[in-house]
Amino acid sequence: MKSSEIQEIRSLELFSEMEGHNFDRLMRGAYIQNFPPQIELITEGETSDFLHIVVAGNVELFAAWNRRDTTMAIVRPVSTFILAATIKDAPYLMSARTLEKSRVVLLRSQEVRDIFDIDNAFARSVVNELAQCYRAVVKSSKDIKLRTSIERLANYLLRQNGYTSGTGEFDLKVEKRLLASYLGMTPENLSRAIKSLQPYGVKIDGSHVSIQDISDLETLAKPTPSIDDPYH
Amino acid sequence: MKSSEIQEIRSLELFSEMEGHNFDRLMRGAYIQNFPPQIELITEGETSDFLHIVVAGNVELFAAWNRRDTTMAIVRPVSTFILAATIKDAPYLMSARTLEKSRVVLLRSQEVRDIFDIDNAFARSVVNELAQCYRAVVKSSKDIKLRTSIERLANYLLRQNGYTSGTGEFDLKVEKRLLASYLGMTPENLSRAIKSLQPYGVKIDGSHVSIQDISDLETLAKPTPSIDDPYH
DNA sequence: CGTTCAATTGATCAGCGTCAAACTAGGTGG
DNA sequence: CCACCTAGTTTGACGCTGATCAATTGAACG
Repeated sequence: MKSSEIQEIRSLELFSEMEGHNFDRLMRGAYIQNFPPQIELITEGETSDFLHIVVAGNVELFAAWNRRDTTMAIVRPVSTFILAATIKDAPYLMSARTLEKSRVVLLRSQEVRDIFDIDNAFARSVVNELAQCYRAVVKSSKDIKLRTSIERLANYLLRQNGYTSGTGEFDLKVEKRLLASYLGMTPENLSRAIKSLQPYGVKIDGSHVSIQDISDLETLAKPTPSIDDPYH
Repeated sequence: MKSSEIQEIRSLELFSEMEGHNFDRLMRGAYIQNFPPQIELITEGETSDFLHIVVAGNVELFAAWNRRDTTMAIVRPVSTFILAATIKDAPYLMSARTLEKSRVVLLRSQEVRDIFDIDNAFARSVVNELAQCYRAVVKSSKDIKLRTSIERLANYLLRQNGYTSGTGEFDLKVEKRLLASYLGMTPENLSRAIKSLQPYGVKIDGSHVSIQDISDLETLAKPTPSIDDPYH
């Protein structure tokens, strides 16, 4: 593993507060692997032997039931996933697959739990991270239960705009069919939803988004911190 | 507070492992209050001054946006709610109101955080509880994204049956309109969904449910641990 | 330059929400 | 004890949202 990568991991909130020797111990036992796109890293229902950290590329978390499936989240560098399953030593609730060529660090779940038991700062960080994850899922759940698909799209665009330039010009970082699934609709419907945002000054050409008048779109989207602000 | 209630709280996973004097300290600073039905205990967006524990009655967690609202969860004795907001010292993501006459213990959030910092066993319990909550919301999210309303109802009935007698005979513990909102549909639609389960041997009379043939309903519902098993 | 897969478009349909009205049950007061 | 009120529930009619199916266009890549 490159030392720059180790530094990146260390700088994650989850690992930045723990004792140095515990962090070193975690890293010594770590595996790192490069995966091509479309590789299933973990599978729903299996036991969680490793805590995963995406350091390059990106990973889709998805869930399946009865021949249907849906995108639950998209994980970008540098962040961990399936922390809850690792901590509880419980089966994965979601599957994960690489979307692009990706570089993933694997930490033995058992070792994460061991260090969690002896390093209080790490335990506190885990709690914070978990609380963060919990709140993210609650927001996502509210998004789905309270909004129509067009409203979800509008708010998604506004959020992405906030994360990036803030100028109303940015690129979608995922395929539209994936975005559709994430937003809880079909690709066909996403196409139509995009069209129906045209009167609000939204233009999407390929993966490039331009929002003419942010406040105009906001009157439709009605974003609220308790759904749309990740730091709220 | 009755000592039997203190014992009940102490026996919660969240509090059972912590040091005795820390638990006592938490309890000394605790408030306990009886509320009539339909009282809003906490409001979305406000800061979380107290960790709540329902010791009698029950409490609805709900969220609102743009004149719509939806039931997120129903909390029964004895359990805590809004732990994540307390830990992160962040605004509530959900509101809470009593459904029945209820008895609620309030622990100062600041004190919970203080003790969390000094009591490792408590910290571990908090992590476990949070991981549990996280996984519960993920399951609920999968339920909503992957299933139709009839499938959600069928699986809900099977879960309730499992929690109670297991014989196929039990009572709904909430009003149907509330259940409808929890399951992500309208009361009218729940009525129709119930009817459409008749061919599968489900009869609901008032609040009494009888399932003639569990396995028959299961062929429709297709329950899976990774959505329907709370301990999975 | 053809292959492949995503994205779009149109037509159709099912699921579910909305609205309005009728029906119930539990509680209150005469 | 009964009439009445209120609120939840059910039913029917209707319409909208969004899914499905099929066909076409578009773009990336060997």
